[in-house]
Amino acid sequence: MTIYDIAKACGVSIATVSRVLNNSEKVSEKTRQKVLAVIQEENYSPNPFARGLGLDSMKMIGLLCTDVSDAFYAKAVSLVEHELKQRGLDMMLVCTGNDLNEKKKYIQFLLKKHVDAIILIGSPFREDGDNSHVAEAAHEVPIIAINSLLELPNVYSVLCDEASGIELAVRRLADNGCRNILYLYDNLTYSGQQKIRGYREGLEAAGLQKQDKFLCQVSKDLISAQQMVQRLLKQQLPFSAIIGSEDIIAIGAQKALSAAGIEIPVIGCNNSVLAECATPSLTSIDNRLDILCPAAVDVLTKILDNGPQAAPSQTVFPAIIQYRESFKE
Amino acid sequence: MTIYDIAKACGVSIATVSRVLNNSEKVSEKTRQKVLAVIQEENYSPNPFARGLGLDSMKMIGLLCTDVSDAFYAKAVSLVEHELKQRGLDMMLVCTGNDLNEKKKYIQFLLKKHVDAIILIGSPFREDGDNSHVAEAAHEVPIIAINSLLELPNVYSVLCDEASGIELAVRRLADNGCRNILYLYDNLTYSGQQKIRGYREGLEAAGLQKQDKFLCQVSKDLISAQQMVQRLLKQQLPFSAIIGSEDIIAIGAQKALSAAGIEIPVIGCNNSVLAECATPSLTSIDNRLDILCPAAVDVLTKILDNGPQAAPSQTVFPAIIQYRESFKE
DNA sequence: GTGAAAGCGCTAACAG
DNA sequence: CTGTTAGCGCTTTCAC
Repeated sequence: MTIYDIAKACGVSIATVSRVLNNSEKVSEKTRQKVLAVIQEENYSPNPFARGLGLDSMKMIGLLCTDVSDAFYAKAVSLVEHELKQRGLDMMLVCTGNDLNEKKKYIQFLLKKHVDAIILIGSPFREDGDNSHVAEAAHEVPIIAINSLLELPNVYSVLCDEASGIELAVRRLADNGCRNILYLYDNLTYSGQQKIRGYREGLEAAGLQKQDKFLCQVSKDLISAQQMVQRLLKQQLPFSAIIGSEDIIAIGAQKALSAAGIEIPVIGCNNSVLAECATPSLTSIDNRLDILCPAAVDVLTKILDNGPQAAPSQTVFPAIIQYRESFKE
Repeated sequence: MTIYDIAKACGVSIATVSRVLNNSEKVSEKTRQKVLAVIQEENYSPNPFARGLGLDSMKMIGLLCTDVSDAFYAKAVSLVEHELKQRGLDMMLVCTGNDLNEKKKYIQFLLKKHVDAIILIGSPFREDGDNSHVAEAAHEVPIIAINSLLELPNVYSVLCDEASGIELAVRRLADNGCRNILYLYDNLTYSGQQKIRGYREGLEAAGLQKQDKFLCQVSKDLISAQQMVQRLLKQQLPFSAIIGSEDIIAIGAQKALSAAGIEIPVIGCNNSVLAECATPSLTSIDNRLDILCPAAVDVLTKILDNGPQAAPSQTVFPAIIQYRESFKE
């Protein structure tokens, strides 16, 4: 079933069929109805490859994500997918893992697929690193970065002010008398670095001293965080609260604390389903994926429809703290 | 940069370039090298739409998933994506939610995109329901169902014997003296029904009586499960162990129990990251996504490469129990 | 082993 | 308002 068949069945030319397919104004209502009827009847739908070839676009968005099996990214993918579909855009998902070279490779990969745009979920780079791969890609298609900041032509960042979120958390803890706040982080991506900045600014704002020994790197899993806290406990490091750069890290910390019979405030990041599952349920900094993702797709469609000037290159939302049992306001 | 440019630069015809692009044997080693060199040099890659139009295939697999933001589905998507990419296949993800009509709609949607095959993650139907939408779709492309059983031509099921998994769990609990085992389930999809069957068979095998009051439906979230258990506790229902059809449900149950100061065995399903996060960490029935997903993609590629007879229509793996603190062997 | 040429199904410029 | 026609870039017979 091709456009020719439809044209023949209607007694019109393929151009006319194409016009009604593309909602062109220049078709008489009468013929439009007729064509529409036949299309319906035959359950015809145009060949996407042929259309793609002609337009050099299949209305396909590339989604580059570090790891969908992670609750945070999964939520983002879910939200983006939903939003994209609302607007008639398809998406192709690629998961890169943490390796920077893989990320570069997959950006190239998406470009070869002639996607209409690329959405980056999470930081595909280090703040101080080489972003030329993104810059080059942006030469071909618009790039939307969700939750990272990239000041490059044709790339649009939609992010949450996580630094302020952490800063706020630190101040709240300080308000509650915590003077030594342990910060457990797992990476130094853009987001990771912002969080550390927020931590430091929070300490400063609260008039607390900054000591590097309260800043520890762990890998992003429960066991690592748990073991780290056990070790620090054994070393008698005198911390009176813990913030984790990810919920899973905070939960690992909780486990170590509760095993040691210690009850101090713990705060996580991402406000994922894990936070609810923890015992005590985990207070967590919410980086507003529910707002970021729709906003990102919004930016995307504006650019696709109205050109590069149609959307702001940065859109920043404030973080909020979701209070639960592990630290009450 | 098109195939014409490459052909010109090499002093050969586009047919020859096409041949080396497609690894045809019928090219002299000499010309092949030359063409390859130019392709490399120019960083040329063929237009996927043009290729798609000619071959009526873009080597794209449709992935139909209920909800990627759910840890279980997210893990499956992640595993499938990885496996697909290994084999040079792309994927288009659609999330349908639980509504059956949406699922039907999205299967049609994928078909219109001319995907080469469709992978179903989770049950897109009720066991007793109407599967004609799947049957029809299977007329167009092969369909692989991960963790559901669909006996239809051109659909291939790759699943875990969850019934046996639950049955085993019930028997183990019975061995430990639990005589009234509460089973909390959330749905009656294929997988959901199998689990209930396993529960019943387990009771039978252990010589325990089956009572409907120990079989309760809740919705798939922590709060619902928690409230249900609270209610049952208040009603003094005399259960001495709980199995949840999903980890999150089991965790909700745990919360209710620990609030009531009760310590009885709890077992979840899916062995997701949530199980590790729970306190006590949750013993969970693992439905082997790590094996199912690669196996499913394996089936898929066999069929794509060698025709419908090249793979078994059913592939079943046994479930295992991952023991943790909430119930020890 | 290589080239010429006919599609694949659609869009859009152009002519009427 | 409608039809004709020239691509879009690649694959694949069919000759040579």
